[in-house]
Amino acid sequence: MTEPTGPRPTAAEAAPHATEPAAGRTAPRRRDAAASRERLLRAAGELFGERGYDRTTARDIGERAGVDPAMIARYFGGKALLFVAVLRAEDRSESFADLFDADRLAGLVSRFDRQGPGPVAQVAVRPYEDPDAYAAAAAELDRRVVGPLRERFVQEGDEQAALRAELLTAAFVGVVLARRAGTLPHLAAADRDELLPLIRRLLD
Amino acid sequence: MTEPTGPRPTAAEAAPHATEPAAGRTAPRRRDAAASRERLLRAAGELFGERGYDRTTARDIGERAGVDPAMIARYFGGKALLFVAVLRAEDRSESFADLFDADRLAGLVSRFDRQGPGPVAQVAVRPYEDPDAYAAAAAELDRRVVGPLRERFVQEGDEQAALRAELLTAAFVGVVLARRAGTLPHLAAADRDELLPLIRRLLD
DNA sequence: GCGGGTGGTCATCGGGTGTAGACATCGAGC
DNA sequence: GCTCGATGTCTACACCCGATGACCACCCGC
Repeated sequence: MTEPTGPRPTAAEAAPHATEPAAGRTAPRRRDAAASRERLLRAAGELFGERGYDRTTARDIGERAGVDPAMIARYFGGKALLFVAVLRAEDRSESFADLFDADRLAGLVSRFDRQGPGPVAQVAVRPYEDPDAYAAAAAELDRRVVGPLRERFVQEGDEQAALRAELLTAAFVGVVLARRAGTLPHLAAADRDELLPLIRRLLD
Repeated sequence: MTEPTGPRPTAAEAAPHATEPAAGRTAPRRRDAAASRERLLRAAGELFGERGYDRTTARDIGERAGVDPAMIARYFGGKALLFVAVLRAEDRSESFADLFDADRLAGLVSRFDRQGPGPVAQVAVRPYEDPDAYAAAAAELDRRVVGPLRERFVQEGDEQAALRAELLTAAFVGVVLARRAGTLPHLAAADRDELLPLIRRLLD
């Protein structure tokens, strides 16, 4: 569909995706590599979050982005490097997740309910097949979740700070993943307000 | 079920793994369907436990069992049904896992350290692609772990018995899976004696 | 003996994956 | 006008998966 309408694209064609490089730059170009990159990045972020790395195919990403999957290799060097790029892109927008801060915990659970736990959480529980993707996700997990927790324990003078931080992270990830997996029906269906106090009690 | 049932007095266990071509044919290889079934079952149990259902291939199972993977379809009706058969076979040997009983908890963690968490634990955190395998594992998880816990909470008069049971199961599964995944290094390397008190405290 | 059923091997199918590479098309600069 | 690099499209490859069925090897009962 979306007729090419001949060699002369006089009509603006109502750019179906409104890529919006904009920002005062040139007018939206019909062929815009930056926009394609961006859309691949966003679609990949969504799908990796929903299904994890392994179960997301390049074709799925391309379909959701409305971009040919071959572009993944062209722009990012392959699916694994696209994954790394997704993590780096989230890097800036994601805040640290202190599991002991009630508000942040609530926000985190809320975000997981909306967008899925994301590939970073999943990696705690199962390594990815691709070594690059695995290493990137593991580093990100440490930076975002385990690290802040460990630091808190260290400041408390806990000798087992690292172990305890990882233990709590693992438990939390288990809960969040299970909630989304749906295998445990009550956990999956529970209201967030009902669940949050239980989680807080678990982590204390 | 796996009885030899035949007049042949051969001992199934005598069958060596002598599938190596270099090893020669010194031992006349017996043709024993029951033994082949058994070895497929065992190899599948190990591999499903180590890697989960999805990441275990029929060819892997066949290779470890020293049996042609085509036998999986012949004897069990396919990989998914082999998985169900594995669960049923474990069914008899597995005891319930009351996470509040310190001894049983220790035994459970010990078994996971030895054999891997097994496909039943993994299903809590991620559905399997095959619906039959998924349903079987989910049922088994409820029967073995969630059920006993829920019952305990019900007897305590807890209104959220089902939810709490599933929450603790999810947290425990997260810890066990993470320990084996290795992404969280201290958790993976921790001594069992060091870890168990922390887990107990977490679940209380 | 020997026939036939049982057990095992193997090539192959149909489908899915990531991605490489040829080709088509656009758009900017000369 | 034109060229030519940038961008997008599409086919195809090489590899994996689970499963199938034809074919062969063995061994028991006759």
